[in-house]
Amino acid sequence: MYPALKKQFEDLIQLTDTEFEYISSHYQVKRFKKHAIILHPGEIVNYEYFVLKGLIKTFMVDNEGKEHIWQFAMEDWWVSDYYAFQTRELSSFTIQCLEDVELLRISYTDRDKLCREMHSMERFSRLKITSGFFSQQKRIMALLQNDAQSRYKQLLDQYPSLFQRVPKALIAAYLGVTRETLSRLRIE
Amino acid sequence: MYPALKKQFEDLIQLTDTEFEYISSHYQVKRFKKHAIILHPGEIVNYEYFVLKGLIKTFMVDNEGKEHIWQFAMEDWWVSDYYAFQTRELSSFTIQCLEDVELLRISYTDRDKLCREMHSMERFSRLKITSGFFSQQKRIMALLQNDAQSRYKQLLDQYPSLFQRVPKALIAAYLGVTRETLSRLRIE
DNA sequence: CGCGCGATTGAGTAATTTCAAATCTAGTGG
DNA sequence: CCACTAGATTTGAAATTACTCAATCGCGCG
Repeated sequence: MYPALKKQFEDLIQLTDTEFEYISSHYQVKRFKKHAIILHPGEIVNYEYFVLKGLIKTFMVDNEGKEHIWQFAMEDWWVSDYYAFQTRELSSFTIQCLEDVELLRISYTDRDKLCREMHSMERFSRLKITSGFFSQQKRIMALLQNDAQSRYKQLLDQYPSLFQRVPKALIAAYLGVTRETLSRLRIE
Repeated sequence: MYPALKKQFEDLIQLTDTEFEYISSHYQVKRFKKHAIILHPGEIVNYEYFVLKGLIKTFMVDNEGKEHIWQFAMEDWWVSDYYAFQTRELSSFTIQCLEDVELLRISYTDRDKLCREMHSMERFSRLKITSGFFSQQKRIMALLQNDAQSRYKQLLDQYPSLFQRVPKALIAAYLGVTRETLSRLRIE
């Protein structure tokens, strides 16, 4: 069951079939339509999500009304407002579907329980968040040292499929430039 | 021994005295003079460091020769080039002392061993890297949605002591602006 | 065919950078 | 104690870059 989920675990830790069965029994499938909002700002974040199919954006709207993309997530990506999820505070992000989406979700309680019960789940969580840490490190260094042009190229060749699936305005909101600036980049 | 280190662990997990003794036996004290370089780019990163005393910067020099600060670390902070440390690749950062420094360090091998042996060490590592993840998240959102002025204020009131201890040019290199721009911010 | 959304283009404005010079400050040696 | 120097900070002015706001273009879908 859930081979994509199984692969996630197997790539980082070793699990017996029984152990995986036990873990995966805490996940449930959810489906959402394009445009549906999975998480609203100001809510308690009860779930962490794993994308089986489709595409999602996590974003925040600043006090001038501008949208800033925190993360895109497609197949095999994990999504949540992790800060709010972990601290039990209210979410500051919106999570919304850019396509029809099929997800697995696990509740905070179950996840916490699994981490306490199983060293290997704790380890899996550590390694996953560590790789998230690294992507963010990379993104920060890119924001500090590269101009919009090379951040665009970098994103483009790391995730070429994103550009078939996501409007350019959202790419701009991810890179931290306006859509107009992004549009002018390619020519110059 | 090492009460500051003990507090790090006790804040996140529960340990018996014996367990803490065992963990702490893997750390050793190192001292460096102001200006000393603890890690050079291109080296294997063998250690994770915990700052007992002093102040450190972790930075990268881009291909135009500009310095970008990844992290400052003072008392009770953890430092390493975590990506290189974890993946065993060569470091891309320089770690250098801004003051005389006293550190605890643990080797990659020992740390890995402790995480495998002790669920609680694995958990500690997960929680620590998670909070690092959150700081980075905050920093990215600040880079995306705030101008230099408010990033400066934000840093200033989160770490006021930094401004007594660090030259402004380095603060600028952390915030992603030139020293001249930073200098002009306060007046306007 | 025409509506509507996304993408592009243009022109003026604002913010940041660059390069150069001036000012300030802390530490050193006389 | 003072003068001096190196490093840090500030200031000025021009150039660059990105932004805003408005208008136009292009294309898929009903």
